[in-house]
Amino acid sequence: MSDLIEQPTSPETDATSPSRRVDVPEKAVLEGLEERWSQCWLEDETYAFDRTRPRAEVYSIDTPPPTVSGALHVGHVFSYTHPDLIARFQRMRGKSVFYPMGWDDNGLPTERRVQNYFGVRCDPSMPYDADFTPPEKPDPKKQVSISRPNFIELCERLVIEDEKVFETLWRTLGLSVDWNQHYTTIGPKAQVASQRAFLRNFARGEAYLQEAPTLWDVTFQTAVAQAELEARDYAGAYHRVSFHGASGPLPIETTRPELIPSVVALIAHPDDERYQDLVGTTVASPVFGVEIPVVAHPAAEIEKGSGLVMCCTFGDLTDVTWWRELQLPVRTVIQRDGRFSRDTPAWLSSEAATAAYAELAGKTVFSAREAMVAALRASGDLEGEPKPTQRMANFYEKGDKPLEIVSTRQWYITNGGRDADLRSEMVARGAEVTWVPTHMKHRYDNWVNGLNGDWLISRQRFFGIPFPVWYPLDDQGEPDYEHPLMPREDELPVDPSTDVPGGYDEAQRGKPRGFLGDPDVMDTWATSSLTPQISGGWESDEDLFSRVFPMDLCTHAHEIIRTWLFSRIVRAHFENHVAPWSHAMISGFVVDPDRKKMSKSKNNAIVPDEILAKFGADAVRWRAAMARPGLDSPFDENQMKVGRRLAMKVLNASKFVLGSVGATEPDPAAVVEPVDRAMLAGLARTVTRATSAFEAYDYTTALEVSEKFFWEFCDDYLELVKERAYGSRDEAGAASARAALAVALHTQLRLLAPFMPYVTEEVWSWWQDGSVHLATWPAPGELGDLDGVDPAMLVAVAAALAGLRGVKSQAKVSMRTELAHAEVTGPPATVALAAQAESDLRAAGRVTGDLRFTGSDSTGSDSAGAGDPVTVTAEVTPPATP
RNA sequence: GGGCGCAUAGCUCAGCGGUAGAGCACUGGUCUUACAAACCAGCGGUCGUAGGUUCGAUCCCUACUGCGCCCACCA
Repeated sequence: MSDLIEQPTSPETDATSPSRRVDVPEKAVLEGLEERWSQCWLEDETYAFDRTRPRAEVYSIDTPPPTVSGALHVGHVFSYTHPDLIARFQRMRGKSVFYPMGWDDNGLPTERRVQNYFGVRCDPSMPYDADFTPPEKPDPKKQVSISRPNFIELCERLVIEDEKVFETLWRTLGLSVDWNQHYTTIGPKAQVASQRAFLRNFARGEAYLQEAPTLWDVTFQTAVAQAELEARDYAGAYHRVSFHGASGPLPIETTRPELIPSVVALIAHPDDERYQDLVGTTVASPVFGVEIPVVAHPAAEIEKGSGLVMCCTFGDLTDVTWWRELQLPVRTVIQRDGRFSRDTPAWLSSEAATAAYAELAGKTVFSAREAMVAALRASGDLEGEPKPTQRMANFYEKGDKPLEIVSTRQWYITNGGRDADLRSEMVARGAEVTWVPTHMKHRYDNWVNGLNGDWLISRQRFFGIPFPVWYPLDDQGEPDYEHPLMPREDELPVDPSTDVPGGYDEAQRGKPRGFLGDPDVMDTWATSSLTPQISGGWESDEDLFSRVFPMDLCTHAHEIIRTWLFSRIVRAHFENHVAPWSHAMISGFVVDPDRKKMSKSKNNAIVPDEILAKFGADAVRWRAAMARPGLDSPFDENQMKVGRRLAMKVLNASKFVLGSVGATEPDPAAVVEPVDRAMLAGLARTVTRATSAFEAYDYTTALEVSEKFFWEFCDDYLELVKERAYGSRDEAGAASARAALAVALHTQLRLLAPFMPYVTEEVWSWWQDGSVHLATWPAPGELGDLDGVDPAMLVAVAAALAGLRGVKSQAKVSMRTELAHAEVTGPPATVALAAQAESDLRAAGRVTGDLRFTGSDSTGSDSAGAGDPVTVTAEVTPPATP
């Protein structure tokens, strides 16, 4: 790195020699910058983390590992740009930045993509086929069944391809990631960390296995967690159905008549006078004639329906509450595939019940409902016609059928959902984090306080990290779930489907008195909840871990506060007794022009490659930086153009300063002209503002103040001193202008570097050594001793210049037109400031005759605009007649 | 129903207890040798509504209206 960067005023600097190496191109263009510089940064390891630095000099970042099997849209591009802005600022401030990138290649999204891409489906009962090749033309309707190992091979093959595409995109966008620190959620590091953390959770009693009613997706045939729910509108109908009491029909209302065979109780509110006599008796269910107890519970709503409600196992979460609190039996009819059991349930033993159930057996929920309604009609137990209604139903966020509730055995991690003390601890951990913007903490608190159960982490899927667990089999070959077998930590990672627990051999797999491997995998959030530990070398590289953890920053969009952010706090709380980062910076969404969230299904998603190709990475990043944390931002191509224009301006202004003017020595000591010093004073103020904005994670303000200064620098200052810098006046004046231009450019390139890494690096390379991204962030003190220098002077001069231009603009003549005389009037103080730059004003305004400066205390009530600090009148020299 | 946020120029957004700002768009002009995908100039707002606090409110407080998001809501 050049000495100049750190010590611009150093006496060693050869400021007297104008013959510094400067290589300004003839024509400056944006095209090709991404390719050239991203390659250069890669080869030079510009963004490599220096792991020899102590924790205090490290800045570490946790960003979400993107789902590589999914499609990225411009919202992701914005959201991933935000941490990069901070990373670049911190790096220039001298921090060693730990900025890894992970790929989330684990789990259901990859399985789905593999199924569609190769036209296959996983059948765990099939044996491995070493010679399997996927069909040449995948037919989504005729997926080929393959074994689980074959399926996983295809998953692993495809994610490698997907990850290349993602990495290319991130490189093009200019993310200053250290690619040596990369990880994947299915990779070995993640497997060991996930299994190790799980074993420790289990050992401490934070992870447990339990058979319980769980939310179940019938399409994917897996349990899902509360955090993955999405409530959606779902069309249904109220059916008024009569049960039969001793004294006559008892109507209830239900939207799920097909569940009548699984009714375990009718519930009424204890205060509901209509039903007080019934409580404690039994009634007969319609069609099936099963005797059902009537029970009182306060969760029954008197006003709703008939006030009497049927409780099934399980129709909804309220049923689960009643079932648990009233200790009701389980009568399951819906199976894991979403169809009604083919066998007639034991409690439907009468001949009539058996016959009735035969009409439902094997059917989907939808068909069973039709059959049940027909049966109710026939028996006369349906009162009136079903009344259509729109209700909310819980869906798995990736699914398209409503969730059912089935009783299954699953692994859980405690998260406070069933323990008020733990819940308070989680809220307290959240309070350790500085939230940007602060109101996002409400989302976190809201979610934690609304938890209704522990965190279900097991999934009945294939491409995921297996649980490192086996179960001993008893004499009958039945698993003993109470005494799971666990590996030692030094044996990790293990795959219980191929590895054998200690003290057993492979021949005992599945045999009485042998063992059984846990068939489930961990949900991907159970792995990504450990990203700070995985990337930071937890338990595998303690030296690294001590330098990067807890991390300084996590960033992501607000929709995953309840999943990713919360789950990382849960894991770090248990394992590290600390919040995993000190700051959480939450992005808003990019929405379409109608303020609708972008999504592939709505067909309004903008593909990032297209806008990057069209406008360039710097322009896209500029637009991303204009979106403040937490605020949604509508996508508008016109705004990309503005970013591109700024990037072009940086190239052209730099070309002018370094090339045309030949100002290359950033020596503040050589800046002596008042207007030059006023410009630097304004720049010093800008540096101060940008720095404090960045320190507060307000990258948008940092950009705004820097950009505003830059445009004024170009439009006013540059125009003003152009002639003097060329040497039109005298050598002293020229030297001052050139030094000021060089200092200003040297400073502004660094201010803009986090936002526009490509153009700034390009210009930096014309005249400086090393990367601008490793240069020192500017400090006001670098700009020389500017005590008492008032930036307002340049403002006054610029106003006078604008006045001179205005005269010409109103006269509709060229800006080159000479002015025979001109007069600047206004408040005496302002006019006096402007007068200090008389010769620059004369040159820039092409005033050939008198240029007068007249202070006036009058309010200037005539044509002057109310806000104008000065008014300029002038006479345009008539063009010489040819 | 609970929580959070937003409401300022046609659009996107700053601002802030003291006579309203930027960019885009629009209008008019200029080939000015860094930049015509540029430059110059200009038009444009009773700061959502109603109260309150204050010498003074776009800004602080209260209520309301509208929009958005998160959560809850399956009889």
